[in-house]
Amino acid sequence: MSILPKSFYTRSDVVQVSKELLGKLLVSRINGVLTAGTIVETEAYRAPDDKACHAYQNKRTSRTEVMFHEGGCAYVYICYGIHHLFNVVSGEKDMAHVILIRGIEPIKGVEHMMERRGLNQLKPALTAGPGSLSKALGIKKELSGVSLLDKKSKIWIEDQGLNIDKNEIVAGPRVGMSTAEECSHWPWRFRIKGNKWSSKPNTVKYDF
DNA sequence: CACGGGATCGTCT
DNA sequence: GACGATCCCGTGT
Repeated sequence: MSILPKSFYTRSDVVQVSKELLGKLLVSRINGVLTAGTIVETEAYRAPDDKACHAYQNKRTSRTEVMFHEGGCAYVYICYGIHHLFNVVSGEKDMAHVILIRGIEPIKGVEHMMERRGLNQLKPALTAGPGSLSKALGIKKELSGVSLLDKKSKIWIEDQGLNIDKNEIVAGPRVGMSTAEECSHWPWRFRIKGNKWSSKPNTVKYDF
């Protein structure tokens, strides 16, 4: 169990980093409570050319500034006023490349996750979807910008020696793109094939 | 199973 | 002042 080094994150190809995050262990220690899960679904976002990225055209605001940090920290923002969505910042400084974590397979502290989610039964809904898994791990917007490179941090990612083969990865279009632009069809959503903790593939929608 | 609406608020115009 | 990288629950089939 070794923590992922900065060099894992600072590579220029965010799509490649997204694929390699599959099978890694996402760990949180919030107020002494340790919870962790294997990453089974990711989505890449890449400024400046990706219209779906908050930092499209390298737009810097107080919210997006974290995305321009050097790879290896968290980007957390609130969606629909309720959900805290956890992203991994990648790329060199000033490259706004991020990876949204969309699904994990619960590994440690399952009881704590269930309590945070208000579930009394273990089921895929516990950690399926970016809002749900963030809640299960206790990740909130206040953690935006924190380092992932140190186990003294509240969040980090470990290599657990699990190698996901290329043909075990399913690529598809990203979700939630309301504006039907070309980039909404970029196959930048990655899942581990057949993993029950990963959501179902979404249908490609064409805008005619 | 598919669809639809409500919750709820930070962020940007 | 509008809206969103979501989720949950209700309704209908």
